[in-house]
Amino acid sequence: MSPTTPTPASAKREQLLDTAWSLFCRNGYRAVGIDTVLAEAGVAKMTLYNHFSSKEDLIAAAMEKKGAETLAGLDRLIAAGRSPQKRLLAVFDWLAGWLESDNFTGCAFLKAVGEYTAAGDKPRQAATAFKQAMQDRIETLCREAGLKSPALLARQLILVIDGATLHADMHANPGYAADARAIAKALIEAAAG
Amino acid sequence: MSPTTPTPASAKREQLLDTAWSLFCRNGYRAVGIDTVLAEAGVAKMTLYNHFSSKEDLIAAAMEKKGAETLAGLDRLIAAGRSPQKRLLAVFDWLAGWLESDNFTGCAFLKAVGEYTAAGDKPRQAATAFKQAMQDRIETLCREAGLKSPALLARQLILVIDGATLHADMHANPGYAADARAIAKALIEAAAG
DNA sequence: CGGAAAATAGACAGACCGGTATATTTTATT
DNA sequence: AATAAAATATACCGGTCTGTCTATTTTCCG
Repeated sequence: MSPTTPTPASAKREQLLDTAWSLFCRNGYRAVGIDTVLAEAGVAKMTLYNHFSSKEDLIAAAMEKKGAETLAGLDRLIAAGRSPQKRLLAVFDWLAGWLESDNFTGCAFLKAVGEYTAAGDKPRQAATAFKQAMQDRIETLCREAGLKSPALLARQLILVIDGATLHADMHANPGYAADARAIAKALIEAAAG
Repeated sequence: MSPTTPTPASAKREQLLDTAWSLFCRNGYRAVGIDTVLAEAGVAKMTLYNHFSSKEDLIAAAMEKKGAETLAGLDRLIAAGRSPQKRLLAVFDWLAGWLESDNFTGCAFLKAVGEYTAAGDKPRQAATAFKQAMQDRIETLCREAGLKSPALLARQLILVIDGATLHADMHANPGYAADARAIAKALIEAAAG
């Protein structure tokens, strides 16, 4: 109710999540220490451990936040599509826009899977949860478009998306988005017949 | 008493490379310390630093060795294929065999890209070199099969392969190999017409 | 056998790590 | 203005990290 408070949730907490995400995304998780995050965020150490119980907790929280934001942005782009097929292909427009963006540094969810290899690790769990949510959305789009085997197709499409993301990062070349889109079109046409 | 085998290339060195590979592959690079590798390999620290100048050097050397072995094994499988198309699809048989193997723990090359994000990092360079060699081989197979746009097709196929590898690791499910193969068949058929 | 090369053990350095404890200051609400 | 909550600075802990040094032992080979 107070007009001065912009966010009910702590602003420091959000600052922490954002800078943590960008640092981890750019340099990897284990390569970046807590102190680096704190310095860049301009936050004291005790504030961090007041909001999160551990570094892995911070990582998982950042992944959940960015995952939700990403899905929300994607949903907006999907909703703008006028036909079911257009809505499905909008995912690949979104992909291209991301890979071509200046601050693209690979997918932090995929990196989390590589660095946290135990099934119980929170970052890995957060990553698989996000990818699953993404796949579910795509499957829904496939079903709404009346395509055959929507579950299989969704698995294939997300596989293509992540493959393109990886190679775009590895070779510093956003052109893989177009390759992925071409695959998607072929698969969709085959599933439409 | 000279025992059985005096290997010309240092046996300790090979031991080091093999155990390093398996440990890094299973747990990630920064998560595994030098001492762990040394203990598991049964090798003294000075022996390591006598053969390699740093941990990253050891990693890159292990990647080069395993990369060469992998390509050699793949080449054998390809050579067994009787038609050009069969030879191309043999790559996906190889993929399925790998993803289904008991000791599958994801692709250490892809993990290296995630952990070593600077363009000058040796592990990253070793990873991109291997993936490029793989892509070149596939492109040759596409060209020998008389397919259209072999370079584009090779990019797409390797993208599919790595996407499947990633998701098979993430969800502990080798079934993505079959999905990848289905995509490959569709792309190859489209490029054959 | 004997000497050179390879490998060993083990201590050690210097830095960095995640996380805690304490005491103080800022901020926000009433 | 009073008070409670949030955030701060700073010092510190035990542990781990890569890499080095020295001195000793094992192995290879002519």
